[in-house]
Amino acid sequence: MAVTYFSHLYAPTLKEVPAEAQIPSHQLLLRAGYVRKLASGLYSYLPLAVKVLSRIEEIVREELNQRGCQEVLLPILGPSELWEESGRFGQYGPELMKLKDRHERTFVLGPTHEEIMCNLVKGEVNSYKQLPLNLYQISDKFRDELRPRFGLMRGREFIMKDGYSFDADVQGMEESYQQMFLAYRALFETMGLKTLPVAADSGQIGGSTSVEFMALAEEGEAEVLYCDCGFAADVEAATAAVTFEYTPQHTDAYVKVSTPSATSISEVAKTLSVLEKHVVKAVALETEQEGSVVLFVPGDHEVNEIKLTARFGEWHFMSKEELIQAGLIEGFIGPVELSKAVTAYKDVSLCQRTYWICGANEVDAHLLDAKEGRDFEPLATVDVVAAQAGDLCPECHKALIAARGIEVGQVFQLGDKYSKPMEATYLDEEQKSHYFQMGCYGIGISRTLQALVAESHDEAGIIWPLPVAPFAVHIVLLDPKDPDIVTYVEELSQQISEQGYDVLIDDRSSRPGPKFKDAELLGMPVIVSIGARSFKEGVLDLQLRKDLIKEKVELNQAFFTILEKLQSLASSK
RNA sequence: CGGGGCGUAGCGCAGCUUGGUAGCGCAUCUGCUUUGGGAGCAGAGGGUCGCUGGUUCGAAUCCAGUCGCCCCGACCA
Repeated sequence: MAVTYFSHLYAPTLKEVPAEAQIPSHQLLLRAGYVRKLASGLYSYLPLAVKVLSRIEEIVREELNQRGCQEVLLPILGPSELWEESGRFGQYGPELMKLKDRHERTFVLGPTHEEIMCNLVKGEVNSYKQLPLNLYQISDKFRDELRPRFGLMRGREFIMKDGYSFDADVQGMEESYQQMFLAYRALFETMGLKTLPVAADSGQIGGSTSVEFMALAEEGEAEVLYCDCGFAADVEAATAAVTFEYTPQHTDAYVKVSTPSATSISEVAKTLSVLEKHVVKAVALETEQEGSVVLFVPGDHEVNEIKLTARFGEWHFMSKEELIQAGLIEGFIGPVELSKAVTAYKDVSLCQRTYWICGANEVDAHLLDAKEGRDFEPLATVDVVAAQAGDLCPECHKALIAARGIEVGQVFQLGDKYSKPMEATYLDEEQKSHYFQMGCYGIGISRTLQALVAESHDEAGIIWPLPVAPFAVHIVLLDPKDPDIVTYVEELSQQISEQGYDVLIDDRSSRPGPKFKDAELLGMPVIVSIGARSFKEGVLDLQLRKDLIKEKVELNQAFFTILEKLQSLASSK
């Protein structure tokens, strides 16, 4: 381990917040001299950031290697034919960074490497005896994002660890997947990053089962719902259960009531003196797969557009003209005597409800307590509702809690989604040919860097967890021209570094104020300050970055005390 | 791509409405003082006001176009 002098470190700190950054983690990385922007979504990593990145990477490598994964390094540039084979050239579309070589051949800057990895393995791995195989790499990825954002959070070029497992059968794939799930949980914990694994939508990468690892942070882009019982899901994927108890007032027959010009749920609820959630809302869509569709959802919920696309393909909300054409009356759509031109569904969250307050399919009228099965045919169910905090957990029926998160990793079961189109096969014992069952596993390394800051900072600056800190100890040397103090500090630093910790000595000639501020901004876990005054008294000041409480320590005890602090930081997570 | 905002010294900003010698704070450089929480005084350097065109005697300022950056939305590690 090494001792570094601040005067030789390229870490330009900023007193003021740069206008380009909005969220705390981004502002701090800029201010503390970790990163600089080149262009939208493109960032340079300065020495401090490189140190953190390599610590993150080492933790990832260690965990994966220990579980039998092998590191490779694939070209970033790949011939476009590979993506055409997999079908993603068109699918990924404008997000793929494309370029031409001098022969006018089209190349792709890899957004992920399923194709290249498949190509690498196919033909070389021919036998079940060579399976399972799990390969990963850490390299730059490129995505021409619609809107790059928040510094490293969503860049157009970013560092990702991407891993791929190849198995003979589904069971093998599930085992590999499980291993990676456990590895991810362990490695984020080792870094000191709190993550929540949540059920996820599998998105562009495709495949069936998928879990995202969310670093919980206020500034996170993703919304997560979780429950004490262990259930957790990305809002995009979350299913809400029954949302409330409803006691009908009219059990013999429904009652038609006048609701003049009450076309919105809030107006209906007000007119009828019921709660919004008691009203059943109708959503009318034109869909690619099933034509005109009416969906019934609880009045206080919206439909989840991602779920709609997954279920119905392309779709849009019906226009006024389309509503009329379909025989629907805007604002008063209900299940009783519903137009035959549409297919009706109820959301899963309405399954437990037999009596509905709903539109009457005539102008200015609603129905109280229309009964499913009596007043209208039982409806098929779909899962289209956008789950909210307070909805009931689908597993234990307690109220779900909302949180925001940063997606730092995701694991997928791909099955043969890539091996099939790319014809990557092996032979089994009976000489029969099968497609590889694949899994894929990503970690946004550069995003993780920022997520760590998002999770761990205060007004003064970053607070690095020890395992990823660029330096374990930051020594604020207040009188760098005093030879006795310098000698002492050098010896102390040497001793600490021999114990396996990196030390940063602020030997710059500036006044104390800026040095203290910078130490707080940069965020090393242990801060030591020493100057002529304290040296004369035979003490130095020792503080932990996380609480900044200063403690005087005898010079001859300093080494042991610092070591103790470091060890306690290492063991307490 | 739709909606909103912004481009003036390395950084943060004012000036623009109502056209007339380009400014402030921080940073930088020099000197003296100061030296345990973003120092004081004195002095200095640094700008084709994003770019192109137009209007005008005259444009940072008005008009048009264009490029870049940021925020909200659609997509994702």
